[in-house]
Amino acid sequence: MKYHKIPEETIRRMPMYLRALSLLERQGQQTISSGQLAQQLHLKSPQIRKDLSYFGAFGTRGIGYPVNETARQIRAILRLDTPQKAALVGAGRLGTAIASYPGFSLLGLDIAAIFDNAPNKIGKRLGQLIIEDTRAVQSLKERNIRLAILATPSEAAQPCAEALVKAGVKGILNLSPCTLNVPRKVKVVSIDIAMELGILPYYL
Amino acid sequence: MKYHKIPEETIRRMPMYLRALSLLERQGQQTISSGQLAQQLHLKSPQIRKDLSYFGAFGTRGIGYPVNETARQIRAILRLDTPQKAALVGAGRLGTAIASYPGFSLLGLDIAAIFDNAPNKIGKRLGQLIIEDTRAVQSLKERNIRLAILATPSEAAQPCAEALVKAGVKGILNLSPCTLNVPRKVKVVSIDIAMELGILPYYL
DNA sequence: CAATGTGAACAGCTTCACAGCC
DNA sequence: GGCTGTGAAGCTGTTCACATTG
Repeated sequence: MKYHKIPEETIRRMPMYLRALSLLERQGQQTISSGQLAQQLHLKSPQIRKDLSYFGAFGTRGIGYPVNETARQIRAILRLDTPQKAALVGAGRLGTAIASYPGFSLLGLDIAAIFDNAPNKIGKRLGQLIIEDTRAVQSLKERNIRLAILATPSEAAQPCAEALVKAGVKGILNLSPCTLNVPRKVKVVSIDIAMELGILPYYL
Repeated sequence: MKYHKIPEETIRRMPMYLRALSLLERQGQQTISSGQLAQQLHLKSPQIRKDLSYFGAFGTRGIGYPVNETARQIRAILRLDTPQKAALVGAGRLGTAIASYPGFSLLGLDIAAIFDNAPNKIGKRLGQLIIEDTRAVQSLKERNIRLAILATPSEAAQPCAEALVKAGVKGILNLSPCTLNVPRKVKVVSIDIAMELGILPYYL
């Protein structure tokens, strides 16, 4: 395909494709067609073909897409080919749940540090990790951790976000129900579970 | 405004507006302009005006939107004016975190039942509620609960979704990393935390 | 023949610009 | 003057149709 700006929505779907392909890889499936993949993911097949074609021609006409190779390509595109380390801020109930969430490794993501500011939590173990004092987030710079998950109460979210940005964090997944003010160069993705539930009654 | 189909994206933003307005309501602020609200939410002001105008003319030119009345209207639009009950399926770490999540009440949402299939959890208390056997989801029909949050391991998600649909549930918030097959009339919103984190490295 | 890759048509959403009103 | 409400313009993303290839 000639020059094309890649739609943000396409990027948002890439991890979906990667997850599906990673699972197929495990099951040993060699190839998959856009039609089969579309059925699994509840998408339309031309969408998948177009999305993938933005990054090159991975498929074989008459056959489909090679599972391994396509997964490898997507990992490279998303920069998930070398495992990405992320810090988790907040070791409350939500943080604890996330720390034990099994879905990260399939995407090459790795929670590599946990912070909290409650004295009774600092120093305690959570899974493989020791909970650190939130004031130690500055160390993320030298530890080369550029991603963070914010799972603090909302009052703490903005100050924590600022500390993370100061520590060189470039991407934040914000799970608290508030909007964060950060420099434009920092990418923020926010999820508010209550808000997502709040749209459902409209459709009843 | 003349006839217009309401964009799905507009609906997705309404709970955001409602949350912001509910907070302003608490603080006792009487009115707010689209510009101020836009700044708070990191949106553009014409977007907010257009979104609200799909549902009628709530604002006063030269003044802005009346906080109380606009919040009331949005609650009615989203059917959040009478508190909406939701069931939570899965009382693992994620389910437990959600059960104690403070953001629901602000939107008029209420977790009214919790289910799990682990015998050592059934009968235990979680917050105000007693954990029930997953097989009892069928009772949701007579209890008039039409919304559910799925926080089970992914293997259990599809069977649980089917049980929920059979029990008359019309909207599901799916937090497990898999796609659900449900009848078209049932609205599903899926959140996969790992996938959201997975898009961030691309933007580093 | 089965499936990809893609320009072109289409649909949906956002932004603009400004008339209208307090 | 300040701010809403809204048609129209512009933009972004999706779907289609089909030429193309193994």
